[in-house]
Amino acid sequence: MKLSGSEEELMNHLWQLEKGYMKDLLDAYPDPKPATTTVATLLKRMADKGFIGYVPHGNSRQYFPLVKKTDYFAKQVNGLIKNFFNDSATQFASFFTQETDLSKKELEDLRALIDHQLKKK
Amino acid sequence: MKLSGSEEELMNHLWQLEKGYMKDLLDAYPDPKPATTTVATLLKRMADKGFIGYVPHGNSRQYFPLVKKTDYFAKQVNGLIKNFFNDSATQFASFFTQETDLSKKELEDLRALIDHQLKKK
DNA sequence: AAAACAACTCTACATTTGTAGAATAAAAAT
DNA sequence: ATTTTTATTCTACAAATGTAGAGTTGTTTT
Repeated sequence: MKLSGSEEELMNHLWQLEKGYMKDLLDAYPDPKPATTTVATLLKRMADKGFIGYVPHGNSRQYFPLVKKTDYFAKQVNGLIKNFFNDSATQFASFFTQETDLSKKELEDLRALIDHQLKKK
Repeated sequence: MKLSGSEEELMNHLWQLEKGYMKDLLDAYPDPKPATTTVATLLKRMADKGFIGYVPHGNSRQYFPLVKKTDYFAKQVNGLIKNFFNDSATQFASFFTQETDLSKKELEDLRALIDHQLKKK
């Protein structure tokens, strides 16, 4: 099961807030905000899909994510990698460093990170 | 305009082949292959969306991509980065190296790549 | 030439997505 | 207590997606 585009957008707000009521989520949208019913529909669909949960609280609910952003994200990236790079993360990384134009500093930071990772191996 | 999932799959085959007739594309699918009409529909939609072109050839057409895989892909990644990392490519890269578990060799290759990039700066 | 095949267009139809009004119910404001 | 606001559910509906049959026409095979 996966989130649709607009569901993903809402999910992002929820990850940001960590938890929140309808209103908080609605507030998180930039103008022009969607109708409350639209958000409500999305929340329902997302709950059905198992991406969010909630605690009843008074007459309403406090929603929270059931999947970690990192996990969700990792899946996305893996999908991309599978789709475009024959499942090779290296090919992907290579492409990434070449096509995204990172600044000198960014590249250095990235290298430091890699070195750090390498030390663990 | 963007490609849907199944269109993307077909597009991948076309990128792989560089160009091809219906049949070639159909052949590129793993079993169970879709119906020819399904592929035909997708090709039409993709042509309408401006992602592929074709040269009439006898009673059929030789299709070819109108967008480069790298360009298309870059857009995907940028979308992801925008969505999940506040538009920061570095944050993304950092996440990537930590979460995807690359082997020692892959990491080394990647570092070499980065060094190479750095030399150009 | 007749039959079989291939590629394409048209039509179709169920599902998913984006978006929101109408109705309901409970809570807050007056 | 009556009105207003808010959250939720139900219903709705157009557009996009996944998938493919039927029909047409040109091509290849027999």
